[in-house]
Amino acid sequence: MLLSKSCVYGLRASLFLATRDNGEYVPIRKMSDKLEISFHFLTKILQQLTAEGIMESFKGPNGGIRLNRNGAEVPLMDIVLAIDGSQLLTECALGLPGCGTKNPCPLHDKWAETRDGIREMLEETTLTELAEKGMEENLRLTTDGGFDILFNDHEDEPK
Amino acid sequence: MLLSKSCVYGLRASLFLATRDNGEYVPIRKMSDKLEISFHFLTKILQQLTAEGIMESFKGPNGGIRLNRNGAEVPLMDIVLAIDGSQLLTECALGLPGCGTKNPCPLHDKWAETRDGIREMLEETTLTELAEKGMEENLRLTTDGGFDILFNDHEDEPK
DNA sequence: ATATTTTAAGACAAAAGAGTCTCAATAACC
DNA sequence: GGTTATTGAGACTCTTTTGTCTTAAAATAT
Repeated sequence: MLLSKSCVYGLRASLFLATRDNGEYVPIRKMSDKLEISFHFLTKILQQLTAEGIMESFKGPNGGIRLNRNGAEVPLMDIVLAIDGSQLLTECALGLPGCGTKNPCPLHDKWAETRDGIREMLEETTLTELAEKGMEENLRLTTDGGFDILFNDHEDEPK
Repeated sequence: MLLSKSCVYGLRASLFLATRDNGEYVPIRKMSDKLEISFHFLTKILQQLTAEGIMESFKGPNGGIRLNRNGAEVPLMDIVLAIDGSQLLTECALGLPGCGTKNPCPLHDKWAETRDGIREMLEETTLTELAEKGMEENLRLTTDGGFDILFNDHEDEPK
């Protein structure tokens, strides 16, 4: 598995927030409902992201989470590093400690090249880019539906 | 983590066998000693690889494990598929089931491209290729040493 | 002040991955 | 046959990841 489940959930939630990036806080409960992720688990993940300064949180009524980006683009890499750390991009493919150009394993060169492909993708892809693409083409962020289902806010208030 | 620890150990052991590919069986105990991998754990991993027909085993004195390749090159992909399965190369980066060209997530296209880089590397790199490179340049397959330490067979027989 | 809505923090449980141990089966050698 | 060297198979333990639950803290509204 390339990314941990926590990281994948973190990415999905980040994309969700990027589609609603209007300064309002989104409650975690709403995100966990829409994205079908355990509320408490998502809470812990988002705590990591707010600790890293990628998001901002606010307690109480009308509170929740929002992106904290001051207009700057957020590359996927930021989320991955905050949750999974740099392991994926630094570690030897054969698990040998201290493997590098100086003292490489037989796979080092090829893996370094492949890894650069991953790094590039994560660095050059941004949340807004994907969020816009997702909204334009009505792609999905959940098991079932398109981006549109993320927006009908009142389905869960039957009264 | 890209590959599981089992898979990484499997790759290291496969490379070790590729350096000694003269038809003789290598005891697992020797491999686990040289590669600094738990004997029983390595045994289980090698059992998977022999079950897949990638290796052959033989019990009793002078028994052990050897590559079963009939002269054919073994791409790293074979080992990875046998141990970790195809997950890495088929799964959605955002963990959405059934994500594909028909019903993609916003990241699908970019991830598919990146993933092809990984696939290509694993398919085009072979055990013999890496084993030869390792022997020529005395690279390492262990924490400490170069390929050369894999060959002095008598250090562990002090009498 | 009290009740309500929300995040924060941490204990706890379940599942998966990693690693250990024991015993059985097979083959060789004496 | 009996002993030894080896793989095979399965139970078992330990650790990490994933997921749940409970309580506290903060902010708002009445």
